[in-house]
Amino acid sequence: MDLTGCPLFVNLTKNEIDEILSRSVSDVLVVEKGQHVVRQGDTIHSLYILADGLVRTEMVTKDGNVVEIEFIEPFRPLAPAFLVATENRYPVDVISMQKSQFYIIPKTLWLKEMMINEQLLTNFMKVNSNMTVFLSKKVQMMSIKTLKGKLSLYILENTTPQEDTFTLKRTQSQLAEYFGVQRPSLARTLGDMIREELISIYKRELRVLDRGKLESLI
Amino acid sequence: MDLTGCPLFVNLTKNEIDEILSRSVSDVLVVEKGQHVVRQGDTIHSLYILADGLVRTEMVTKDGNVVEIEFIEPFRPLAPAFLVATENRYPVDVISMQKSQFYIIPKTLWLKEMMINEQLLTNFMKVNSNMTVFLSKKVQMMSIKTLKGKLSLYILENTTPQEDTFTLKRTQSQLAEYFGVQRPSLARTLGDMIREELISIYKRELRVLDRGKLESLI
DNA sequence: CAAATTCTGTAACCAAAGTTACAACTTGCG
DNA sequence: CGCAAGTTGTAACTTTGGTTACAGAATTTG
Repeated sequence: MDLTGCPLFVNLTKNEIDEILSRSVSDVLVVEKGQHVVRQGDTIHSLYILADGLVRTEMVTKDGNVVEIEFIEPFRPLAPAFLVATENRYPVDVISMQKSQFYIIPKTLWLKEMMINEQLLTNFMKVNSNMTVFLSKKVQMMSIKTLKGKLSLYILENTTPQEDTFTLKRTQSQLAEYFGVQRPSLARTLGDMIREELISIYKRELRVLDRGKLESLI
Repeated sequence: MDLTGCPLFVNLTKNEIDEILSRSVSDVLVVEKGQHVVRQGDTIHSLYILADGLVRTEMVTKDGNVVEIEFIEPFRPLAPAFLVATENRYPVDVISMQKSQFYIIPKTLWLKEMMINEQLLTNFMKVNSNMTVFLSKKVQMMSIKTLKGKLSLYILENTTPQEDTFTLKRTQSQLAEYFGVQRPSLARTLGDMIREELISIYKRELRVLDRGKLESLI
């Protein structure tokens, strides 16, 4: 398995990576489609690296509302921050979308590896920092009050003034979950935006018609 | 100035800290009450450590909505994660609540210090990881749909079954900003909760009357 | 202590999103 | 091809929170 694409192993040679893995991987975990990998509230004692498959992270509130956080593809680590943090309970549910495979590295072994490899350490820090940036953006998205505003932000981030169209990669139900709203609410708002000639949609292909007005909604 | 209380310098002696500071602090920044320390979108080239005063971080969306993120007291660093991240634009506004003083450490100098001091490095990682945990919790709070639910979470986190009362440390206006709602909405919901005998409030002293029902609202 | 300022409670009305339900349209598959 | 399952558009009605305004309580300050 070639993990040179994993952000934790940037700037390491394949040899170095293999050595680290052979020393530290204690287990390979296989999770079937639809099963939980980790549950919200679980305590983290190991680093999980997704080697194959696809997983989704989501947050469930007690009244059954679901907020989808993000998709994770190979070869990404699962929330490495919680390995080091003072309170190391996992904040989200991780659900396997396809049969997925994880390399499990015990916390203590991983810390040892980092202490003898400076590059590994800086990579780890960078991954964590990028997670902070990601979460900050998530907070920013969530702090926009109206659904129209959230949608505008999402659309603007997926297009440029030069490239004014993009393909919706998720169904409306999935998108609605991502924004934390009901599916009909999303459909209604999209309909409104089409009627107001801010965007047009043809078969999953979304085109921006009035970029300026979208920006003013955020 | 004694920075032994700063989370970045945990487990270091006062001597070590002073040496690090004398080598790396390039500037001392003084910000008057009400002034901006950093603006949302600024690029970060230095580590800021709050040495004296009090600052508030908030996120402003273009339509003028404000979401308050947190208060920062001495001796805490300002968003160290963004020093290392790939995209190092600052995610929030930082506003001085009192005359405040910062130690400024240039990124390159700080990285050098971390490379020669393992403890400093693990401290830095821990601070960053804790920020991730904090933000995850923030996302969790924000993903609760109703204000009553958010308030319940907030109240439960500030009390225990043993200690069922706590003092509100902020005014209603500040609390409303923290939750990202209007002040009258907060007052209305608090009123509702008092009428439903979930809580009681007497002079900033909030008492939990029905912990079970509060939990069921989250 | 008294005036000024800030904070709190409340009400009436408005706007956005949730809820439920149903029909039409796609897509995949035997 | 034709059915089953999943996806989308829409409508009617409810709930929650936003908006604005005002009065009384609490705090601060000269």
